[in-house]
Amino acid sequence: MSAVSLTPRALYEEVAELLRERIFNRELAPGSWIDELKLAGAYGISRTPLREALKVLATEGLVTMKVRRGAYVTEVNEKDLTDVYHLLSLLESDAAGVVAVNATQGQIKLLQDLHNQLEKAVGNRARFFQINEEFHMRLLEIANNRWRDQMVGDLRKVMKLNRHNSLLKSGRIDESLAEHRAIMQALSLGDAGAAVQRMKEHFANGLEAAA
Amino acid sequence: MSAVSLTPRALYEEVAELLRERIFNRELAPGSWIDELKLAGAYGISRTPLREALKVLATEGLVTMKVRRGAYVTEVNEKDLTDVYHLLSLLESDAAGVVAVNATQGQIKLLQDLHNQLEKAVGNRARFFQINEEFHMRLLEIANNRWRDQMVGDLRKVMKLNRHNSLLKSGRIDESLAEHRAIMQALSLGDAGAAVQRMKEHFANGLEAAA
DNA sequence: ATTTATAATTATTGATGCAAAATTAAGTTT
DNA sequence: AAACTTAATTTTGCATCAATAATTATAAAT
Repeated sequence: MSAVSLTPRALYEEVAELLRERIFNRELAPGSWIDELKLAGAYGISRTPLREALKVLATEGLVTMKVRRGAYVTEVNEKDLTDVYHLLSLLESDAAGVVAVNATQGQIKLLQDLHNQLEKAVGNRARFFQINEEFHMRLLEIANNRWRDQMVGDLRKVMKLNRHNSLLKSGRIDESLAEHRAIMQALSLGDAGAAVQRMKEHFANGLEAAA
Repeated sequence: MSAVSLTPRALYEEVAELLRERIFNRELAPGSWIDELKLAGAYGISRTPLREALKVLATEGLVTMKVRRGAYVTEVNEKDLTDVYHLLSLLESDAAGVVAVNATQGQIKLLQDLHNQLEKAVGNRARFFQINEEFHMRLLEIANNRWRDQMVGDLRKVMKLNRHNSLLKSGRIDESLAEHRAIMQALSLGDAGAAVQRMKEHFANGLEAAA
């Protein structure tokens, strides 16, 4: 691997991404103290960009800074998960409502295409998961509110702190698909109220499965 | 003033707060470049904690980092304001619904007391503004979702980037009071749907006045 | 005169160094 | 033996320093 990099983004961003991975992998366990010196050594960098990365993660909610005692991986309890999930449901269902009203024919078609792919991917769990993720992301994109995108992104990161990576339970593929079908129909009809409601149900069922 | 401080919080936090103030005061104008060297000199600190503060503000959305060009005060256009306001409405109206269902008698009484103070403060704009702020904050506190609190806090900061600091227009005191009265009634009755609806209306009217 | 290329200045980014504070360990006293 | 005090080590937090990238200014050539 070439050592020369054209620094597409700043080092602290790269490090933040690496740390996120390690946190999600539970290599850095919730509640555990983050050893700056050790990590900087391991990555072969100085503490400065590492500490900047930690502050970014702290604002995202992934780590918690304690004065004069450094950074700790955020511990999320059951209530935290419920709270975060509640907000995700609220934000994404609202997004569905916005899309139902504002989306162009082309955008609805794009979602419909994705949904069709989803229908075909029932057998393939990984693919189903991936397309499902893309559907939600695309929906947010069409809802066109960058502040919401940011918030949903952060909340989804926090959800990943949970051991049971629960945004889509494996046993629920069929149910999830049916829910998606209902959402898609509401979107096609431009029925905002129904879209919101179907999305809320989709999330409510997801949480139930996760808990 | 004694030079000795027991550093209740880290320097970068203090600096972040100072910068927020200057951004809200438009001393640091939207779109303008933030001169690290100058600011560090003015505050008599090094650039390290300043840069850490800037990264916190960046994650809050108040400043925008550009690679190899430093930090800029975020420019918010009309759409941004509408989008942020939409989310505030969504989050706070949902909070109202949660409170209507979950609040204890004591908590409802606390809100009622605050509302009564609001009724009496009609003549005093500053006081009305302050109590209004406290009412909204207290409502969130009772809704008891720290992730929402964080998000609402950040969104409100972004709203403050707007010249017309528009969370409560001065000409709308009477209307605002009437809306608050309706919210309070729904909360007292434990009617979640109504509480959500009244809060949404409250926000809808507020935005109309701001635009 | 305008454009391009090169040099110089300026600013961001990352590394290193140092001091204050906190935790741990050791020792002494009751 | 337990508890309090003191010393040593670890670690954070801030400052300074060095290097890389970008912008501006200057000069030369077409």
